[in-house]
Amino acid sequence: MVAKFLAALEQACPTRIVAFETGQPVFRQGQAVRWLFVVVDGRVRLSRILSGGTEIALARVGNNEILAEASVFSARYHCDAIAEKPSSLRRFSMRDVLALLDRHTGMATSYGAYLAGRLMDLRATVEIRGIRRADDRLLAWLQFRAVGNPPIFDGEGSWPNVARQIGLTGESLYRALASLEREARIKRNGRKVILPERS
Amino acid sequence: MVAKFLAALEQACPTRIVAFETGQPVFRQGQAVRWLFVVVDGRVRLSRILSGGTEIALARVGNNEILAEASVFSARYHCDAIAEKPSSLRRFSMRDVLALLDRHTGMATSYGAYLAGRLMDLRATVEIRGIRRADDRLLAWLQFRAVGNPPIFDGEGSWPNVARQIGLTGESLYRALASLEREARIKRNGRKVILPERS
DNA sequence: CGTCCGCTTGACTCAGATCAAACTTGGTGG
DNA sequence: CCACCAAGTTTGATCTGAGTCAAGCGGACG
Repeated sequence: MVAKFLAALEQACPTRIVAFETGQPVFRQGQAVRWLFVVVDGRVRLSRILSGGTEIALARVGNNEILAEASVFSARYHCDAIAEKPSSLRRFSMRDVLALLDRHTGMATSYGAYLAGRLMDLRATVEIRGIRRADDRLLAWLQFRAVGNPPIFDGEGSWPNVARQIGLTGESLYRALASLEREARIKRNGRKVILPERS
Repeated sequence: MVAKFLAALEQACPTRIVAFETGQPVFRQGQAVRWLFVVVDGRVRLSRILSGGTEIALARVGNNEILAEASVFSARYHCDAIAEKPSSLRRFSMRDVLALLDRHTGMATSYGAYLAGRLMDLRATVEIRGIRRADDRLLAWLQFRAVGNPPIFDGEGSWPNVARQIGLTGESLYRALASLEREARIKRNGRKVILPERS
C-alpha cells in the first residue's frame, strides 16, 4: 500500500530527484513544510535537540520510505533531517500532495493505511527488541519477517543491517545466528534462513 | 488531535461501553472487523502467534487509546486482542466510522494526523530504548517528555509504569533515578522531576 | 489490622558489549 | 588481470552494567 500511494503520487504530481551529501541537512526543525521527500537511495536521520543539548535520533529513513510522514499534517517540520550518507530524495510539492489527498478520498485512505501499517510494524519491533536473550530476539524477528511454509526469511540487506534493526551489535548477531543453527532452531542457506514448518 | 477525532466520533456515532474480564478476548485474528474499540479503562494486549507457536505481544493499549488502529483499513483483524485486566471499552460500529471518514475529509485528515503523531512518538521511543546505559536512557526519556523552562517532567503514572515504557526493571529505574540525582543531572520534587534549564 | 503496592538499597550473576584478530567477498582503479 | 580497499563474517577473551533475588520501609485501602 506504500507502493500504491507513492505510485499514485508520482503519477499525479510533478517530481524531481534531489541529491544530498553526507551531513547535509534536508530540512530543519521549525522550517515551513514545503516538500514531501521520499528516500530513493541513501539514508536520512531525523533528529531533535533535547533540552540539555543532546541530540536524539528519532528515526533513520531508508530506501523507499517517506521522510517525516507527519509533516503532511503540519505547517512546520518538527525535527531536523540530515543525510547520513550521500542520498537521493524524490521531492513532491506539499501543495500537490495535499490537493491530491483532499480530492481523492481513496488517497487519504491509502495514506492512512500506510501509516497504520508502519505503526503496527513498529510496535512489533518495539516488542521484539524488548526480548532480552539475543537468540530469542533474533528468532522472533526472523519468525515475524519470514513468509511461506516452511517460513523463509530472505535477507534484509546485510546482517549488520538486521543487527541495527533489532538492537544488537554485529558480533552478537552472528553469535546468535550460529547458536540458533547449532540448536537446529533454524537452517541457513546462503543469505536465506529457513525456519521450522508451521504446525 | 486524538481527542478531537474521538470527540467527533462520539458525537456522530451511537456508542456503547462494553466490559471485559481479565483474559477475555476482545477479538481474534482473522475475525471480520465490525467494531472500533477505544480503551476507557483497563489494558488490552494485542498479540500474534508466530510460526513456531510462540506468542508475541504487538502492543499494550491503555486508557484513551484506540485498539488496533489499522483495523480501520482492514477487513479482518490481524492480531488477537485480550484484556490484561478488567477493562471497559467504548465500542463504535466500523460502518459508522468509515462513513464518517468518507464523508468528512477533515475527519480522515484528523485520523491521519493522529496516526502520524503516534508513529513519531513510537519512533522516538524506539530510539530512546536503544540507549544502553540506564541513566542516559532515563534522562533522554525525561528530556523528551518534559515541558517548560526549566523543563519539568510531571510523573506519568507511577515509576514502575515509566520503567515498563523504557524497558527497564523497577529496580534499575530507581537506581538510575538516584544516580542522576546524585550527579545533579536532575532534581526531584515529589513526583516531579526538574531538568537543567534550556540553554 | 493486614495486605498490597510503590519505593529503596545491597549482593551476586550472567549475557551482551567491547576489543581484537583473521579470513572472505566484492568492487574499483591502475 | 591483478592489487588493493572496504565491508561483511567469524571466533576468542575480557569487561560491564542491567537483571535477579532478597530484604526492608511507608502509605493506601479494604
